Amino acid sequence: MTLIKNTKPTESELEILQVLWANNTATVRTVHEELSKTKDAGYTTTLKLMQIMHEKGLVTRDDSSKTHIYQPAISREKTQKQFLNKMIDTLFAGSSANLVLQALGGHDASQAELEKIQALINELKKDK
Amino acid sequence: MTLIKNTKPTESELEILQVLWANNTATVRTVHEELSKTKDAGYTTTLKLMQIMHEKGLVTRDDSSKTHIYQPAISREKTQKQFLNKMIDTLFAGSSANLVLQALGGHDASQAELEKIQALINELKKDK
DNA sequence: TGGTAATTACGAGTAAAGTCGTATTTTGCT
DNA sequence: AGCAAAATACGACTTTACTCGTAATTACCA
Repeated sequence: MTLIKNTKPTESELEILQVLWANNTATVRTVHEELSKTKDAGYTTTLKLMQIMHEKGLVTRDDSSKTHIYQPAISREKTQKQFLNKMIDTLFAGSSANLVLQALGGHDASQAELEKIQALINELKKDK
Repeated sequence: MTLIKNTKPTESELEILQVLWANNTATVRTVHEELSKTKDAGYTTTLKLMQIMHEKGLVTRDDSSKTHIYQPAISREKTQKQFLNKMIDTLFAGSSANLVLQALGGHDASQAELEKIQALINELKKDK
């Protein structure tokens, strides 16, 4: 009901949003079933969380029928940026490049993905 | 006293660790003074936080003199990786490349930093 | 149409994080 | 020695994030 701006999702809320982003729209049951694969929590816990998210304005819902249908109210990209910025700030002393180096160093990026990153870097270098 | 492993620092603890990492070693006063620049909290709050961090094993301290001297007990790099992995998992659907693209999109990497990233990418591409 | 299965609403309890006041201890200075 | 300033110890309180049991509601179908 009440829509409050600039709300930062919690850990659990992010997990729920992840399912919502992947499916565009989902019921509590769907979300809970999905989360149950990797986590174990009661159905009413998921329900309550999603109700709170609705109050916070993190999701919208269609409650015209008994089984409510939820939708994310914030975009994945915007949320990613929000957390990324906070992280760069509190953990990488403000340097995004530092974060990138660390992220690429530890992990598995496919050839195609590396190409995409390289292309972006070339773009950025041009703009300087 | 008690050292517990695998403790994930909280938001406030990260802010304190940031100061500790930058200075290698610091007193409560130093940390508090530094945090006061951007945040406003009482001295005893910072003190308490650092005491709790000591209990958790996040920092070590030399209390041979009245004014205790604190040191980080976990490395910046290891902590960065820890948070990065969690973030890639819950916010970037497992794709580190996706995170990198988003981070670079934010526009604030210097020419030199871009070069470093590019060099790393070339290394990674060779290994494939 | 009546019962049952699924769903939502609601309230309460737990645990962790953060905040701070006050008491105690220590140190340095005159 | 003794006082004042600075530091630590400690405990209590607040807020937020979960977590879940139970009650109320709804829909379907035999």
